[in-house]
Amino acid sequence: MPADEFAKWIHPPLRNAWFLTGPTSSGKTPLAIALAERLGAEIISLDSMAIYCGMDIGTAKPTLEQQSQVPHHMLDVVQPTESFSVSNYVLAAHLVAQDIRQRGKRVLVCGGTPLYLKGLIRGLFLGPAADWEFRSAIENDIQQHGAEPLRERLTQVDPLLAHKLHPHDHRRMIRALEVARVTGRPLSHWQEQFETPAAKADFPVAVLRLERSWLHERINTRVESMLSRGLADEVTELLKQHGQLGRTASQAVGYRELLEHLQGGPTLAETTELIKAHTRQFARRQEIWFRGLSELQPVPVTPESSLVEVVDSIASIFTNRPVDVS
RNA sequence: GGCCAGGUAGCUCAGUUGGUAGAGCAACGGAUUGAAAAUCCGUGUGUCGCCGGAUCAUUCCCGGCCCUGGCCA
Repeated sequence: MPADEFAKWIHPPLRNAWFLTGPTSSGKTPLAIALAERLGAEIISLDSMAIYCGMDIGTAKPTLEQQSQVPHHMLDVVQPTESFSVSNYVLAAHLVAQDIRQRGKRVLVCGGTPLYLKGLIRGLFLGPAADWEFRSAIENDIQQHGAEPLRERLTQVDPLLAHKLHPHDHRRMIRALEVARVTGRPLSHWQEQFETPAAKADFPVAVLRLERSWLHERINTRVESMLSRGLADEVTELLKQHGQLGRTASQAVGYRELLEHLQGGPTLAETTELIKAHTRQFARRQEIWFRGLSELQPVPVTPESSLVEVVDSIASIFTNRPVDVS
């Protein structure tokens, strides 16, 4: 396959930027602000849910006051009824980064959506957009005939993925069919691109590492505080405004459970515990991603660490190899 | 104080007519490239309240004790 053919489908990584990530509730936001002020950067949010307008409390979106300290981008970019995806994110983030640099500032990407992070540091396959008609047609077919025909179809167009994916992983099997149909090549072919780690020097990524039990405590108290600051009212207000939330926004932790509660589901107390548990599970999955991305550089944080101390160690990761402002 | 019910995994509980135990949730490990805070897969982590007795063998039977809840005083 000629190089220009690749260029059509593969979006390159985001160079000349700093990255700060970590599990939910690890304290990224204040650190990013301190770092941005110190290093002359603007912040690009790396968060699949903070992109939605009106979802503020439950996404722990930086407050207006915090946003006035340092310019933030990729917050409030779409309505919660609209759909959004990794590729929307990656394309938009590159444009924003370019704009920031043109104003003579540096770029600090901060947030906790690992798939988006990987898309930025290793590049992204710009495949065909989701075809929901196609997807639901296949889902109907599964309802009627089981998943075996799907598996057989996939084996024909992408034997590698058919072998690799679990037979119950319908979502990914369907996507693989979708891609093969449009690009004429198996999805596994495109994905090979992203297996090799990025160079640490070119992609300085700091990942906050907190002891699990401490992280759980922080999650539990943060969820309590979100509720007491009016998360339930926020959800009610969203419903009032939009009728119902879109496919992606409605599955955000905190929102999903409260939507069920408001529709006569579990009690508020039960809902609170569910939100805590789901947040802890999310944090665990984030950490599993981080372990798998070997270019990330861990920054240990303990209850005794001071903000300055942590900022220093992250800054040294960032400036070890000074980033060119071009 | 008396009577009744119960004490089994982190939690809620099931179970073994005696052969050292299993569900849900939680927890943990993994996968992941256009839904990703989603989705998919995997793992049982245990003095079966304590002490003694009977038994080849007890979480299960017997006795005592402790604890919890309810009722009666």
